[in-house]
Amino acid sequence: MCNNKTPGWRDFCFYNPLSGPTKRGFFMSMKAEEKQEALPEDLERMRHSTAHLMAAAVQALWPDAKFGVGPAVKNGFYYDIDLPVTLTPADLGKIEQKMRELKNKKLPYERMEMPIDAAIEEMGQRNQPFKVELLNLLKEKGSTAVAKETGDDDAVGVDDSSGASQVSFYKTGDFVDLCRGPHVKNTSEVGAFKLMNIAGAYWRGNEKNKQLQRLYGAAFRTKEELDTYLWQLEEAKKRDHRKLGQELDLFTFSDLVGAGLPLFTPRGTLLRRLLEDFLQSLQEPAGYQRVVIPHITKSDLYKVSGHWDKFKEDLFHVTGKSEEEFCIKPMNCPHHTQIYASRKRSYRELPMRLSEATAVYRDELPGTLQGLSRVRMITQDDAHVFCTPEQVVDEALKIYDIVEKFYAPFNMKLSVRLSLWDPKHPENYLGTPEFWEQTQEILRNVLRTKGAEWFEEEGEAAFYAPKIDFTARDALDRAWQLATIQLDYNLPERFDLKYVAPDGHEARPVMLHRAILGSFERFLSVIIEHYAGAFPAWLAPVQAIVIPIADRHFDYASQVLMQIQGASGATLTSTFRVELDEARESMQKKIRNAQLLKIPYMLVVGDKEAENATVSVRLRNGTDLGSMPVAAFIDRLRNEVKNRADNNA
RNA sequence: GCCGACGUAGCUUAGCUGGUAGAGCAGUCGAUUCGUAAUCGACAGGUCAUCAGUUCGAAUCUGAUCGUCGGCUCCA
Repeated sequence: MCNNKTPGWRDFCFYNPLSGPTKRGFFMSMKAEEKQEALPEDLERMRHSTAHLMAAAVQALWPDAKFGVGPAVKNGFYYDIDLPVTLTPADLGKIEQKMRELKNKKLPYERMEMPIDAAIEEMGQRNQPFKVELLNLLKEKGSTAVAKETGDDDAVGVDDSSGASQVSFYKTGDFVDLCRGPHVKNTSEVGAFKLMNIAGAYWRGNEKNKQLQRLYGAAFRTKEELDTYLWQLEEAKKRDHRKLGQELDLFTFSDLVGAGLPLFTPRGTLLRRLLEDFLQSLQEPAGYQRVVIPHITKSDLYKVSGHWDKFKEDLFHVTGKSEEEFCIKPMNCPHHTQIYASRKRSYRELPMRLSEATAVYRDELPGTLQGLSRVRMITQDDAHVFCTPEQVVDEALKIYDIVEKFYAPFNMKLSVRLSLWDPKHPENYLGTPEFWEQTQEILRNVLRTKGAEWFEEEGEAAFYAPKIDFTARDALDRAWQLATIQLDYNLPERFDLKYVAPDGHEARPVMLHRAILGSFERFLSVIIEHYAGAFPAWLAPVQAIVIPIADRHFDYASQVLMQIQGASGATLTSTFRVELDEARESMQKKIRNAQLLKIPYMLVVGDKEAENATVSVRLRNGTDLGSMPVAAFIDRLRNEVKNRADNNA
């Protein structure tokens, strides 16, 4: 459920034509994204050995099995296997049982080496076509890595740069596998494991190839670690925003409207407005001006921007009465350039900061849609800054400030990545090496000035310029890439944007693309799970509910309600969201209902409270704060909202 | 899009190898007036996702469509 399998939210504005051969939806992003952290060597070895153990078990149960690859991965391992039967979850139990049986035999992992031609012969005889393919690759290239021009020196068994002559095998019981190793000594050293699920996976990740059955397993050194991991999975499941979204009545989907097209209920909409309001309160003082653009455009716009040829299949197309070709916007930047281009601009107008919270639509593959994380409608908190080259650093710093201020109340740790180009593959990028060095240095300068701690990663840049990406860690320590600051020298060129410089000559502005919360849909999915639906008061759709104990308390209860509502401020943020539970139910039942809706404050009122003009305050975690004057409660709530306090778990 | 699992009332779900749908919660009505997570009873709610087909007969079998879920970049 939480995994690290999805690449980052690259090119939040642009399409990246270089998203790679497995591009599944051009807005590939929308899941927890975590760089694969290097595994400790011994853990990796143990997991890999567990993969072999599973393969041995599968071979024992289905002697016809043809094996692909079986590496150690985060949290465990997998093995891709071609089987004559389609496995069911019940089979996992059988395989697991067999694995335990083999494990208890303390079978050794025996290494042996042989010349590559003999190995090809051997694997051919064993009817292992995938292994033969790998061996042939090893023989020719000395590596099995998928990337064609891999500079992968790690590929073992390389005698010289062109190919391998000697390869190693590991034997466990009756199972013999081409493998560079290393492995544990024998199967008893394999730790705690559990087979998790079965998935389809293409041989060598290429959809033109045969699809194999991938068996995923979790594996850890100890049973305790495995249990912790399983607990985390459970916890993540409980927090699943799809489930909470329904339970808390935040959003819904309709078969009639279609997959990936969320409908936001009043409560969910309120949440979005509160987030937007907060963001607006940060960016307006920073000089951002709001704009509005149509949701459709002539395709000409994308023909000029350069997106049309590559991405027209991923757009929704619209036909009208005329011959003209329209489509629904999948991004906003080209539209925004046209506001800039509407008249001659002077350097005195710059920086011009155009912002908009607006929806874009992308025709994602149906199989990739998922809750609010992966949708066909994405509401971006988009903004484009048009500025002179000299202003870039300042503007980026301003954006950086907004990011920091925005994330502070959420208590999510941010990490900062400078996304660089890949100098080994200049053909994948626009611009000269000098351009890249300069622009990367500009962003480094931003980070240095900010005193930021950051890491750099090659190959993560947009194809047109480097960027700064922010990753936030949630309460379950999952990482999500949300905010981004991207340089862009390309689009101003494409649209021939200009400004008149102080010397009277025309010059080219630079564009910065930025997102603070990424998209409202995705950000909501993240904070729903981060808070497990128990939003802090400043975000809670209902902040407090008044619960009269008996009918005779209804009058006093509505007085309390009006008193609190009357204390509201004039803005959306300072308006108190309080309800009165008038149902003719027991007080206990009302408390339970409020509890299930994760309402931060329950204000119980009965005879005592009516007499003393107080409310009895219960928190959703069960804490009873006792009675306090209504005014005292209002102060408490007001402060909490004002400070965007993140307490009252 | 591809592989697999799945779709029964608003929600959670029972329904064995085909004989014509059962419950809890939510809802409505009535009784209860309650001190910190479910008061009691009655009623209502389903062309079993949709559309075709097989059959005397389909929630159950087959096919298509729509939708949901797990995966589809981890490289011996």
